[in-house]
Amino acid sequence: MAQPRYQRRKEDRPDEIAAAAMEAFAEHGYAGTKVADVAKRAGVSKGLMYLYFKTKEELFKAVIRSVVIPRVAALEALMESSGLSSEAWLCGPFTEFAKSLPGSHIAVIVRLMIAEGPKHPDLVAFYWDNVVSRGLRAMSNLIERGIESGEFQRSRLTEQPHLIIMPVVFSVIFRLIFADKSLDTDQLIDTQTDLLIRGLKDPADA
Amino acid sequence: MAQPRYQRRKEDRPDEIAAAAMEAFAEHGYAGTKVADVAKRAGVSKGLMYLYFKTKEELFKAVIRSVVIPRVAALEALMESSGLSSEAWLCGPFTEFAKSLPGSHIAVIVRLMIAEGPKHPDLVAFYWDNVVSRGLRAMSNLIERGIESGEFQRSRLTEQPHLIIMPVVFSVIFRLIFADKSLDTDQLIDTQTDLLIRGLKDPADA
Amino acid sequence: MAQPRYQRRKEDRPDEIAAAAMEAFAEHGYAGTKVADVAKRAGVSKGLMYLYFKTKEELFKAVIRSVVIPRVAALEALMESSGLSSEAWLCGPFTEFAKSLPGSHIAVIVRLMIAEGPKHPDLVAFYWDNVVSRGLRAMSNLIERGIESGEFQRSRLTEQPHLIIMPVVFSVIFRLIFADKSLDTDQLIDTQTDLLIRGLKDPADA
Amino acid sequence: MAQPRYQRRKEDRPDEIAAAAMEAFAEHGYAGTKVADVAKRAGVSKGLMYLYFKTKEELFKAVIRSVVIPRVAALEALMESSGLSSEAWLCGPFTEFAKSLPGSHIAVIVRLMIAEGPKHPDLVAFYWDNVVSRGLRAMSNLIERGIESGEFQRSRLTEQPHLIIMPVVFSVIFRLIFADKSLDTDQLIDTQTDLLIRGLKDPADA
DNA sequence: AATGAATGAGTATTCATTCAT
DNA sequence: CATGAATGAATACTCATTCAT
Repeated sequence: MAQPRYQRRKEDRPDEIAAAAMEAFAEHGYAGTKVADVAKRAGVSKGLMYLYFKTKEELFKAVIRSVVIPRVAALEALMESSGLSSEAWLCGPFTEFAKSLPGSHIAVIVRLMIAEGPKHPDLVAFYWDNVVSRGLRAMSNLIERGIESGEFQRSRLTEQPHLIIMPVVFSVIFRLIFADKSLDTDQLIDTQTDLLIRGLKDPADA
Repeated sequence: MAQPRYQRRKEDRPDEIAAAAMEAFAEHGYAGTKVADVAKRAGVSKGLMYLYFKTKEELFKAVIRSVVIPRVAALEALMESSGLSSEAWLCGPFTEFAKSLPGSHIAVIVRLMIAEGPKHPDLVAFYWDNVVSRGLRAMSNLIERGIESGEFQRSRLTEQPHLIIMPVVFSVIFRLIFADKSLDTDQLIDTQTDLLIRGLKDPADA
Repeated sequence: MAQPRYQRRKEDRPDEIAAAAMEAFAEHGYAGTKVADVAKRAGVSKGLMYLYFKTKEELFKAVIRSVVIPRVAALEALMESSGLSSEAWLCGPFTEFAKSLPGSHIAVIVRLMIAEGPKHPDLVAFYWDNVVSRGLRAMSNLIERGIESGEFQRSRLTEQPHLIIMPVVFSVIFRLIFADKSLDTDQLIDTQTDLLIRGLKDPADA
Repeated sequence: MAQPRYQRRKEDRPDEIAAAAMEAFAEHGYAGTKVADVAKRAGVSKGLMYLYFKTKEELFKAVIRSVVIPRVAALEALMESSGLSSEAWLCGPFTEFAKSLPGSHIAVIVRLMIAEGPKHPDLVAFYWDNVVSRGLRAMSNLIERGIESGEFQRSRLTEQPHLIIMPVVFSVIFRLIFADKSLDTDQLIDTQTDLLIRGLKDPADA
């Protein structure tokens, strides 16, 4: 008789739920998100949700991880695409990657991290270990390579990989809060990269 | 000896309550803060709170304003302290001011702005009008003065006052999330300022 | 210097407060009335109110009494205005009095009695003793006089003074609930009185 | 033996809750009734109540409607039982119906209507449309039929169907307030009906 | 006497979580 | 496995009453 409509397989459920939860958390924050709403978005009963995620908090953490991990992988993959000089890599692949972030889901993650971080230290630790620390190390390595190849000069700048990431973070935040106040984030990233490269090449403190 | 459990101090109450609320919101965010907890911190009954602040939301807004306004006034006052060249002002008074922010209450405000902004658009508007927009304009004016006096050259940089503020915002956020992971925010601000001044003086793109 | 504005004397205070309370109770019922509101209407501080009326409930009772007592006195006085036959009295002074009630404060009292009676049995007792019971007795006496004078015949009707009061109560209630749905209460009272008088004169059941 | 403290009975709950609410509202009025109390009476958790009734007010309205509607249906059904002359119908089925009201739940409804009407205009409108207006129309129709059949004469009385309903309303109110002071409501209804019929048959104004 | 700031018990409502079906 | 009815702890807000001034 009634053909069962496309029967989703169990294996997909957790991801579907996590995706729905991502949306919900993005819109309403952690406290503002209702478990029932997530379930409805995912087209699943509350009871079933609790089969996969034992608490709302666990769901939250799972969501964060599921968004973050692929991004990290992407960056990692990007690092391999070498053959380029440090400068070329910074101006090319890296800049492109950086520019893609402010509009992506990662922005939401940043918001959640800021808003809920204090209450979820393990999440912060996870984020640090898998994203920030790794990203900063990547930048450091890049600079180091540049020094070794003679492109860059060792200097104060050399110790501060944060300067490369800064405009991305700033753009993400700015857009998050002032969605309507236009800011040309791409240009910001370009300009900062230029300034940095100039400084790296020629420290210039007499 | 026993403190009278009943004291009339109409004048002081609102500020005391706001201060207690600031702490509480800082620790737990908006939704996570219990009105009862604020009252207890302020050493006051819940009822009294509602005498001065009609709702939790109003209390929240009042708190934000009370922290933000003095800071803005401080910056404004600083701008007057002229006689200095643009460069000198950037390296001196401004840098000092900037360095004071990551450790101040303003950091908490930023967190709240990010976390709760979407639900309090009027607060975001207030913040934009009174803080961000004004701050950006101040930076623009400063640069313009530098150009007029011949210190700086007009260039792409000249249009992006955000670059000056960026390290402050970054530092605030960074500390907010990764309080334990040390970041020398002072140095970051110094370096960025140096990079910028160099760029402003000599645009350097052939 | 500043002449003290018309200084109200202490003696008037309780009445002024009661009057203000009457208004408030009429508008919002017992539970819906805020003590603070009554105080404001009376132009008096809450503290002072509590000097005269120890609780909200006591205030309520005082109000009821203060409205009811004068009405009762009025009816009583009316009864004296004799010289008239029973029929003449019913059609004249009584009808007039009855017609005045649906628009008077007594209507509000009825509402309060119905709404709050169950929670204030002593008030109900007071109302019964001073208003209803007395009113019914007055009607009974009137009929009895009519019988003695030969105007009326003893019958079933003779035992039911309620029939005389009925249209008044009905009108009060009707107006209370359906203020907008017009009902000619005067005519209702007239017609009922006519029917009754006819019945009293000529019982007419074979 | 121990009743499971957790039982799924989706079908029955709303009615059970409404019944419990009816009792509670009857005893304490709207404001005086605690949602928690209703839940306890219904043997249900507060949360479940809110699953079926979104607010206390909605519960209130639902209760009113649930009591009123069946009564109206009963009256309507009664009107069909024709074959009887108008007089016979008034003295028979109608009188019987009327006598049943003062002891029924409808009495409580009247109380609530009077007490809470001002704050729930839509409820008053509902009550007017479904009960009062319809009831009055039924009485008018009945009289009209009597005129057409020659039983009754057109007169002032003919325009005032309220006179038929009056003793019912009066009885309800009287019992509501003075539960203990005996009033033979049946007799009151009988007498008034007799008076009316006499008047309808023979207007008698010379 | 007079004020109104201060108290705190009381109440409607929400929502993460459980569990009978 | 799946469901969603059922639970109850948690929380913002109100208001009669008190009492320092």
